[in-house]
Amino acid sequence: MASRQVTWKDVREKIHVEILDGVYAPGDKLPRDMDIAANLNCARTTVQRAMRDLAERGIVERRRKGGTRVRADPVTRATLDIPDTRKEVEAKGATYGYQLVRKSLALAPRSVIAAFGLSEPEKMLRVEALHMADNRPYIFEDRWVSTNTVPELLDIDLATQSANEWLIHNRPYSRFDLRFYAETADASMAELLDTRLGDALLVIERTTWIGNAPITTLKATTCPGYQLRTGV
Amino acid sequence: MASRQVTWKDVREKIHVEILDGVYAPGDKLPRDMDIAANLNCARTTVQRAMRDLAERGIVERRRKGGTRVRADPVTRATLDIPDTRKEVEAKGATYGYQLVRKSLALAPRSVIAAFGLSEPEKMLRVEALHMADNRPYIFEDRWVSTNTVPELLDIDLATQSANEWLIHNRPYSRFDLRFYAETADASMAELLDTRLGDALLVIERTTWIGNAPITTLKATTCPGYQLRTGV
DNA sequence: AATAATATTATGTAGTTACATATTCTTCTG
DNA sequence: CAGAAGAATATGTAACTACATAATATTATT
Repeated sequence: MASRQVTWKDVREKIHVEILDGVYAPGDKLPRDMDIAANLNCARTTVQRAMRDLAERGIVERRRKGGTRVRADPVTRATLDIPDTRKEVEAKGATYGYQLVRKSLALAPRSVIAAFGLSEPEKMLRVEALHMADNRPYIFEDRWVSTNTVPELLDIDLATQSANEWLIHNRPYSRFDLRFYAETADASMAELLDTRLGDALLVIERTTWIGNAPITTLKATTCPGYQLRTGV
Repeated sequence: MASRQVTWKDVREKIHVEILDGVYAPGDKLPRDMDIAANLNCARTTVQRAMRDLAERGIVERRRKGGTRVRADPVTRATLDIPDTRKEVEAKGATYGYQLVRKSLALAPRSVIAAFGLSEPEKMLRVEALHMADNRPYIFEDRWVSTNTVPELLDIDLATQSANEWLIHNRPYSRFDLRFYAETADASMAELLDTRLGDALLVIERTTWIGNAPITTLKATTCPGYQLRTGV
């Protein structure tokens, strides 16, 4: 006797295996939570918890009254953690270095205005800086900061502290947006990253807002060989 | 009167704002769920739900008995959906095309064995294929499939159906692993993707398992200009 | 004072009940 | 038969209770 209680992970596993085994094919409707609960001899809340997890993973879709069904178009849903660059470098056991390349105040180009979803062009702070690992260039960032949202940053000495670190600690964002693509190193990037002209570089673009107010948008050009990974 | 009940999203929002406002700084300990619940006049389960969400987003960390604290090293945690290539192309309003380039049976190279975490080299099925959008090359995939785990694939006509689609419908995976990086187009890739030698291309590598059994590992080289995006 | 055993405690989870909400399904109406 | 109004229903959420679990803190032991 004394078989342990059915946990929501047990339920999730059971349903997942049934989906993997083809008991329920993509698009198929699953039984109601209540029926599954009765079947597995547990509470509906337990099934609900399991189902929510499967839904969050993109394995099933749930709709009120409509019931639960296996996603017709299975997606690979991955969680990606992009750490602070300093932390990332230090986690590799390297020494982190930071260098301000340029700082200017100018009318933001249309691409920046578009990334923020603004309609009117406006003056913003542009910060170009280099992150280094063991004195070798690691990531070059070209950043635009909304001076309307973050006027204080104008008074910060960005030669000492990276704009990113200041922002993280003083103006955390509530919403963001990410884009990844590959780009060829032009002459100036090759020089900055100490690499060869024409090298393929992974670029990470990130835009952040606090509420609806734009904070910053940045284009991080990584050094050759840089890889982005996801566990799980 | 009749102020609606406090929902877990209300609680999450409130705590999140307090963190954003610096009421709780990175590393700081938050009150116990029970105290927050008493404070906001709701049940502990409601606070628990809110806290779990914040923890899943990488904003706070929770430990039994240790309590809840704001993550010391804030990360940008993003969810990335990588759709089936056919679906992706069709979602753009283009016509999907598929073309088998080569199929062979060979001893998998060390990189593949390593990706799977295997110790012994083994013979696997290699499938090279091209995905097209409106008759233009879109993604080239170089795939290795474990014939131990998926012997049936040997009998499938891969000129008609892509290995990916067959696998998705017949051998769903339970675990996977993703890597992104940039690569320069060499002569053969330039020809396959109908682009120029030296172009920077975004590469997506994916390895999948069912339980601990390796299914497939693939290197998807995307056409120039390809972008990977995440909402929220 | 170091180590092991024990108590304490904050979060995690399951059950139950009750009601909210978003759809879908049905029925009524023109 | 089309469209609107209303009923039915599966999932979503909240409260409350009870207990499980994993750390941490305390006490006992050598």
